[in-house]
Amino acid sequence: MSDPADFQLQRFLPYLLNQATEEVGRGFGQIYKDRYGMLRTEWRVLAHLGQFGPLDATRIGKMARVHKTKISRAVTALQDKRFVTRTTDDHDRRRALLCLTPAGTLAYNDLAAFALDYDRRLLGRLTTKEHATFLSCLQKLGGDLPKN
Amino acid sequence: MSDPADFQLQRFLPYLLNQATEEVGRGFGQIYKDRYGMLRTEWRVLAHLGQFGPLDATRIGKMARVHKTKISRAVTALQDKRFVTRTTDDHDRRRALLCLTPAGTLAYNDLAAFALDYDRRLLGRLTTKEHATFLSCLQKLGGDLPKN
DNA sequence: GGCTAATAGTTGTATTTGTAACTAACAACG
DNA sequence: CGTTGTTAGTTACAAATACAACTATTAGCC
Repeated sequence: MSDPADFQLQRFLPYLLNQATEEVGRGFGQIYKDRYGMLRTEWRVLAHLGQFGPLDATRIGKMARVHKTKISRAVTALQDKRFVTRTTDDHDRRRALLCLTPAGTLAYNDLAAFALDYDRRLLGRLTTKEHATFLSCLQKLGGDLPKN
Repeated sequence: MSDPADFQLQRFLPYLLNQATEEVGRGFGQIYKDRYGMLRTEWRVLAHLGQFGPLDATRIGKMARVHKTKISRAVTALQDKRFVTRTTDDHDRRRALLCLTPAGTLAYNDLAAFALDYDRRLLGRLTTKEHATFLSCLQKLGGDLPKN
């Protein structure tokens, strides 16, 4: 077993990752919150639909690694905002396909543009090489991506 | 303004950071939760006291970038667990110095050893060079560290 | 078909968090 | 001193989250 005296909080990956994530997440979170009163999961669902087209809730949950209850509530909120519609699948009436409304598409495009800018500002602090390494490290630490 | 069509969620830093952080954080979180029924902020406070010795709540909040109400609640929980004691500062009776009890020190050492192991397991997925770059990127993205 | 198991999604409830308002103590300045 | 402003820390209440239990539907299998 390791010697506890060797432990350094300042180099502890979960700690550092969390600090960076909170800092960076707060910044962009302000944008979707201010502009559309959205929570993080709502933005995520919107982003997935905007990027990949109509999907059902389960699929989004798997892709984004978010629990189905969170997705369910985010979808309800997005429906209330008239950003998505649900249409029950005829071949499996448990499922419902989620689609962006025109208003939802506008919101998505608006936020995607902000996201791109925000990302570029962040990336401005890193060299191209650092950027590449950083992404690959995040990939490795984020665990296996779902294939479906 | 950027073209929203250029936006790629899979490369969006806040998203990737969050995925990695949640994955990595869940893993270690299980440990302090299972062993001591602690929440993240409790572990953080314990870790700061274990690493840096007695501190007051405000100082910990600044170092860990955590809001004072969260610190306050974590300290209460740690007191209930008999892991920390509060002693009012004689020169400024608003302040209270937080100290680990012997039991708190044991818990800290125990968790610090686990943390070290966990960190090493994570780092095992990265080369030495990647590790160095990764830490420096996190530093840059995490914003300025508090100097005090 | 009829039984059992699995899956999609929702709802209920207990925890946890965020925000603002609060108390208490100190500081500074007339 | 006394008034005003600041800081340390707590508390109250609203919002968000996690987890388990639930409904509805489909799938598999005898």
